Amino acid sequence: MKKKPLKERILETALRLFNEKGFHGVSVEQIVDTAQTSKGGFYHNFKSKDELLYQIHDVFITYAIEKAQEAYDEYKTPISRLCAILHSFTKVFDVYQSHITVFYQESIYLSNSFQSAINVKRDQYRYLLEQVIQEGQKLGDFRKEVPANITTMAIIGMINWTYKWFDQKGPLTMEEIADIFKDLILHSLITEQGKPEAVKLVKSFSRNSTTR
Amino acid sequence: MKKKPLKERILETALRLFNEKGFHGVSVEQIVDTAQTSKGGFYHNFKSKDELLYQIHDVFITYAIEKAQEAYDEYKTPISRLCAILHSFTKVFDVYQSHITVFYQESIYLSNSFQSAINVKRDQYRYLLEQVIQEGQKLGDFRKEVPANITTMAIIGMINWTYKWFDQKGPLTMEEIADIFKDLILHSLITEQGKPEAVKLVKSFSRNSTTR
DNA sequence: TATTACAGACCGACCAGTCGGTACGATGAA
DNA sequence: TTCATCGTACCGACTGGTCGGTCTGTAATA
Repeated sequence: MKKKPLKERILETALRLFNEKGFHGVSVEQIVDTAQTSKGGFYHNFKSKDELLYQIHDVFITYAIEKAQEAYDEYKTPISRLCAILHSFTKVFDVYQSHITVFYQESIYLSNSFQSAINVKRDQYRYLLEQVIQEGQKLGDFRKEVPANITTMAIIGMINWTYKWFDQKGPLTMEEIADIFKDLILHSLITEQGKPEAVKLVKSFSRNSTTR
Repeated sequence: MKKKPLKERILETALRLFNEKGFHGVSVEQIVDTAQTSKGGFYHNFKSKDELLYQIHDVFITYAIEKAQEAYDEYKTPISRLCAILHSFTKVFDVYQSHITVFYQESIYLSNSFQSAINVKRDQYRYLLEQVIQEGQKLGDFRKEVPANITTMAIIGMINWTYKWFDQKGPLTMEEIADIFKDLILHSLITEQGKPEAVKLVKSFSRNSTTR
């Protein structure tokens, strides 16, 4: 049993506790008690409670960017890229739901230097999505009436908010929810020109959405 | 000067500080110093720091529900109601941006009894929006392919997330952003049957969205 | 005189972080 | 092979300081 290195054990324990009670709702003592170690063990592995919080942030956002970038690289059209990025998020979500909660809930408590390191990556993620939207608009697959930056934030909001309500034991999987999001987002953006491709990627397009 | 009752002064000060540094980033001492009063003054007006947090929550969510309900009552069709609710949120947002930030950031730190009181009202808000979507689907103005409850959460996410990025001094007002959201949401939901009414409410529908 | 509204010294609990110490495997000289 | 040495990983009592909340006192008002 108990073969995992201590650092990993502390990270996992802290993550679980932060997720349940928030960063300030959990003391270092609680963490070390739960992880069956000691203050010494903790501070041997982390410079501070703050650094621990940072590491939780970083592992998630790094992974999220990586997956989104993979999705972007794998496909070549804006429509398919958009779908792939939305899909990639479901994978990230399945693995990192607790991280995400902590990420969006506790990031204000990161010290300044950590904060800005995280912000750089956060912007990177947003930028990638915004690029896809802009490319789609340029090609005429997406409507030009809506500004790309606001649309991007609308999509990010829709996705990110799931951490507040998604229930692993609920009736829908994250993947099914993402499919619905794809449906909504594509319908909100697509032009007549883009429809043929959208039909292939989202089921409800095949039932022609212009008739009820 | 300084004619406001102390309780109000404390509320406003605390709100501002919570907004900047988070509930746990601000001590009661800091609050009373900034509000130019004392611990005595504070605990004369509030039973605990916790109750103060609750009051900030309650004043916002109560107002938000009221405005959404008004919007609902004032209009009679799902499409116009949806637009009105989205519009109502901008007003709430202008007045209560700080409250909203605190609301979504710190609600986990409310004690259980306060927590559930707030949850009741939060559900009320969601339910109202979900009703509108369902009615729209029943009447054939909104597409039936997307489940009403998930669509509701998508919209709520889109709206609520604005508290993370909206900048009062930015290039767009909250009202302009809401107009874009209306555009996106209506395009994602509307059926051919609903279009004539949507045209009246959102500009970009008049440039027929089926041609580019 | 009684009550309300506030002041501010004070208290006990708790908390992040420190520090002197230990357990133990690796290394290397005899 | 044996034993001294050293470095790493970890332990847990302790500290300095902060925090939410209390309590006694007082000035103003009614």
